[in-house]
This record gives sequence, C-alpha cells and structure tokens, in this order.
Amino acid sequence: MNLFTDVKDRVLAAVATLQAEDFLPRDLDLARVSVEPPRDPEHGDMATNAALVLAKPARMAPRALAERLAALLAQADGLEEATVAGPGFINLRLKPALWQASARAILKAGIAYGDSTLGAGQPVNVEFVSANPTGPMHVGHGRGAVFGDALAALLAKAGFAVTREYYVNDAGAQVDSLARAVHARYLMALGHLSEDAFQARLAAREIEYGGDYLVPVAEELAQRDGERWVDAPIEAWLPEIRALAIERMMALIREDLDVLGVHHDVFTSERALVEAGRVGRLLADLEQRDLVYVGVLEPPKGKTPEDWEPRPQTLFRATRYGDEVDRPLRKSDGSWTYFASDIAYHADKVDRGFHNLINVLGADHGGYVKRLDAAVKAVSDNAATLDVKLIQLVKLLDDGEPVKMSKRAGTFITLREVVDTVGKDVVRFIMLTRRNDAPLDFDYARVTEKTRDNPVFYVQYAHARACSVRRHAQEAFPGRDVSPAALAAQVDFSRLDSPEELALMRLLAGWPRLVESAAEAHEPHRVAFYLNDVAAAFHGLWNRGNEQAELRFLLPDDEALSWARLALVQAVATVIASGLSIFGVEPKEEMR
RNA sequence: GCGCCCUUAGCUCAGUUGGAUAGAGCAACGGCCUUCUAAGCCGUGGGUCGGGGGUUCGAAUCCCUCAGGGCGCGCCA
Repeated sequence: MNLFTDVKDRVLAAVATLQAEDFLPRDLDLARVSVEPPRDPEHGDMATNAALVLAKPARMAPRALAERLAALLAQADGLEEATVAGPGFINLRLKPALWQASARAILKAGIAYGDSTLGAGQPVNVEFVSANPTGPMHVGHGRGAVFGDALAALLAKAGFAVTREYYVNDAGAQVDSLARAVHARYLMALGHLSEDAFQARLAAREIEYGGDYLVPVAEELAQRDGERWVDAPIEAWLPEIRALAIERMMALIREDLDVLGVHHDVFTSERALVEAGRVGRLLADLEQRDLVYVGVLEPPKGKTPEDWEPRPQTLFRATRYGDEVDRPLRKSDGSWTYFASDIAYHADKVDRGFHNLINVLGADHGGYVKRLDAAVKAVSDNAATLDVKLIQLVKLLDDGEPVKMSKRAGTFITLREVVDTVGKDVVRFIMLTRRNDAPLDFDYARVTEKTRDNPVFYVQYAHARACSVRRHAQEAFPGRDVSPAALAAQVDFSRLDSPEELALMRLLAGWPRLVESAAEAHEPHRVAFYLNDVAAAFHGLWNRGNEQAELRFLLPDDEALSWARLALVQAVATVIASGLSIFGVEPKEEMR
C-alpha cells in the first residue's frame, strides 16, 4: 500500500474525466505528473504538478486547468480539500481516515511494509567488494561491502531479483606476488630464511606482502609438503602455492564479510574464466565485429610518462561506445590485461541474463568507469546498462584525531578489528550515513556514544522506547493481546486525530515512496536519513507526553485511546525495523 | 594538459530526480525531569546553495564558463 500512488490514481482519474469531456486532448503524456509531499506542510498533505506539466501540451493556462482539476479532486474519495496555489500547483488535504488506514496497514504488513513491485522481478546484478585475495579486508573495503549489501537489500525490497556477486581477481600479477611472499614465509618456517633476510627482501620490494597473516598459510604448507618446494624451481612451486594462498585468503575475506553480516550469492573467478577460454572466445567475437585492432596509442596530452615510447598494441575500440581512447587488451608478454578479462566477465554476466548491472568500486577506480561502460554496451549490443557506484575513502578517527596507519609500522587497522571493537550493527549503520561519493569520517570513539548526534544510537533508542511502551501496556492492561495483528484488528484509529499524531502517520506513510526513490537512485543512505526523521518525530511525541500528562501514550482511564496510541507507537517500531532490515541492522528492544 | 567526482549555515552533512519562503545535527544562547528510559525534547540566532552566464511558468538540482579540492590518465588490479 502506497498512499501517494493511491492519490496519484485519483489525480489521473480526474484528468481522464476532463479528457472524456473533451476539455483536455486525449493524447497527453502523463509521465511527468507527480504527487509529492509539499516542502511546507502548511500547503497541505500532498501536492500535484498535473496542471503545470499538462498546461503546455493542452495549450491552456496552468491556473485555469488547475481550477478545473481542483474542482473535481475536491469531490474525490478520501480527499477533503483541493486548492490551487502558486503558478498552478494543486494542494490536497486528505481526510484523516486515509492516514489512519495507512497506519493500520503498517501493522498488518509488519516488516514487509514498504515492499514494492517497482522492480517487477527484473534481475539485477550487484557486484561488490571484489577485493584482491591478497590479505584481510581494510575499512575502505568494509564501506563498499556494507554499501553493496544494503543497496542489494534495498533493490530486493523494491521488487528486483537481486544477485550479490564477488569477482575474484585471482589471475593477475598480484596473486603471483602473494605466492612469492608465502614461499618466503615457507622458507622461514623451515629455517631456510632468516627474519633479517626476509625483512631485507621486503625492504628491497622483492616481496610485496609482509603481513603476519601469511604465516599460518606458510606453516600449513610446510606441514603439508615438507621440504618439497625448498629447492624446486619457481615454475614448479608458484602455481601450487598460489592456489593454496588464494584459497586461504578468500577464506579470510569470507570470514571478514561474515562477521560484517555480508554474504554473496556468486563468486566468479577470473582465473576460471581465463582457463575456460572465455576471454579468448569473447575477444575473437569482438574481433569479428571489428571492435579489436592493432594500433599505436597517442601519449596522454600534457603529461607524457618518462618511459613512454610508441608501441603497437591490441586495442578495443572503446571510443565507439563513448570512451576517450581505445584500450589495450594484451600485455607485452602476450597475456590478457585485466580489462580484457573484465570484458569477458561482464559478457558472462549479460549471458547469465542480467541487463541491469551495478558495480561498486573504490573511488580510485574512477578512471576505469568509461571503459567498463563501453565494454558492457559492446558485449550486450547496448541492451544492458551499467551503473558504477564509486565509494569514497573512509577517514578513520579516534575522538577527532586521525588514526595513523602504516602497514610497515604494524599500525594498520583491519576491518575485523573495527567490527570487533564497535560491533557490526554500528559499522553498518555509520557506513550508510553518507552518500557513497562523499568521504566518510568514522570516529572510533564517537560511534558508540549514546547521544543525539550519534545516528545509530538515536534510531535504536527510538525503537527501544517504542518497545518499552508495549511492555508497559502489557502491565497496565494485563490479559490483552498486544501483537501487531491484534492491534490492527481491534484498534479504533480514528482516535488518533491530533496534529502531531497525524504528522507522524504522514511520515510513516511516506516509507514506501522513500524505498522506491532510494532504490531508483541506487542510494541506500536515504534510508538512514529517513529513519533519523522518524526517530526525531517519535522522540518529540514522546516528550510532549512528558510535559502534558494527557498526551502520554498510555492513559489508565482511557483504554481505547491508549490502545490506539500503542498501535501508532507499534507502527513507528515497525517502520524503523523495516528500514534497519535493509541495512542488516538488528533493532534493539532495549538499550540497557 | 585531459577526463570523472565534489563545493549548501562557523563545523559535519541532507535536499524527495526541475517545484512554492533551501533543511537537520554539532557548536552558541535560553527553557523542560515527583518520567511510558531527560541516553531525550522545545525555542532563538545563523545562508550571495563557490563566482558568472544560459535553458523555462519555476534552478541548489539541467547546460556553458571560471575558480578551488579529490581521484585517475599505454601492457597494475
């Protein structure tokens, strides 16, 4: 149930009536007609721009058209008043019964309130995290993980068939470095390499990954294979050790994700795609379509790299699909570039039936977006769309002071440490309190503070207070069923008629609309801001009861009114729980 | 030099896809506890929406341009 679409239907019906009377032409485009809450509540409950957007095609004065529409709408079912304002807005005031009915609907729907059919079961692929399997996750990965997971949940709530996917970059040079690092640690484990020698190789950058997390992998290897790889040539040990290392690193990452409450449906291996010949086949296909050629790229204008020299390369015609330059597909050693296998990977997604692709990437991948978009267009023949969501940096602070992080000094903070310190719910919520493309301050010391300016606490506190009212109701009126279903069935919602109560019901009735707009924009942070608004409205109502006894939720000498107010409080808790479920955050029953 | 993202109150940020007089929190000041948890609430002050043009009934939002910040810029991923 979405009250805004219900009212929009009434507006469209009024337009149809005027068309039937030949007051309006029949062939009007109604797509831009909207019904929205006005900025200023004084203007009414909802406003429509119908007269403004239809006036021009109908060749009429906006206000004249608005007058006719308003006259019809004033008679419409559930509407109390329709007035023309400004250049031709129609302000609508709804009968309280509509808001009251929507409060009842919330209790009936429970946490499913806000579910939408917007997506119509259409498949969407959300690729996120996709961190290289070379070590534990850091805080920045965590933001991408939480964002992707919440976006996926939001789209699912909006009616899309969502697949959460992780692309495992297990084929490039980085996993070879990983294998070399493990080999060195393995030699140490067997006493063939000293700590000093290891540190020297690290300093000389012969070894890239110096983290302790590789020690258990090396020890496992020594246990399993003994001296086997000590004197073996690199060609022999590299594939073996690499495979083990990747497996263990992915296990590490999956564990980090699990602790955060993030779970992917599909893990796709780059190496598997390459080894199955998927990349070669796809590139042959592109070649046939004249999208691949051998050519020499111009150096970037203005800034020519020191070692730049013109060189013929195998290139993809990305410029045909909106990119600035054509992009290389092969390295000089003949192997595929990362981009080449990425084209194949996205073709694979399209082949699996996804025409709606979302990639969550770090902001430092901004330069990669256009070529990826070009690739998706090319492999799908313009049938698929890609939205790349770039995730800005997380600035880790401790009580206002930046946390200095250095891998070398061993002061690098992992995602796991942060989650273990403040809890997964706090991490998840805070990560979603900023737009994805804005940097985020994550203050260790402040995110667990119990104050108004900590949004996690503030929203949780509102939910806990709502639960507290229910507990007290049970004491005050023993024997009565306080379940949402019982409340929905028995409560006389017409008792909820104060301006504050109606305002709260309006806010709650906007939840389905918010779900849809946030899902369409791919912006889960809007949910956080909405929940903050709901919490604020609820805390405000609570305190009015503190100041005036007759405004308290539970009144011992008016059981019917108490019950109606309890139902409203329960509706608040339901909407908060519904929102938090998108974030994968558990609503708290009490704060103690 | 080129491309992408960003610039909104002293600070941190929203802004319902182009709607009416631009909003929150923090900070400052002034109020509210014999309480359904004051871990909260109410009020006051605070703005050239980075600057300048344009598009139209209407612009923080779309286009152009300039300034400032971030990211990226051939065989790394």
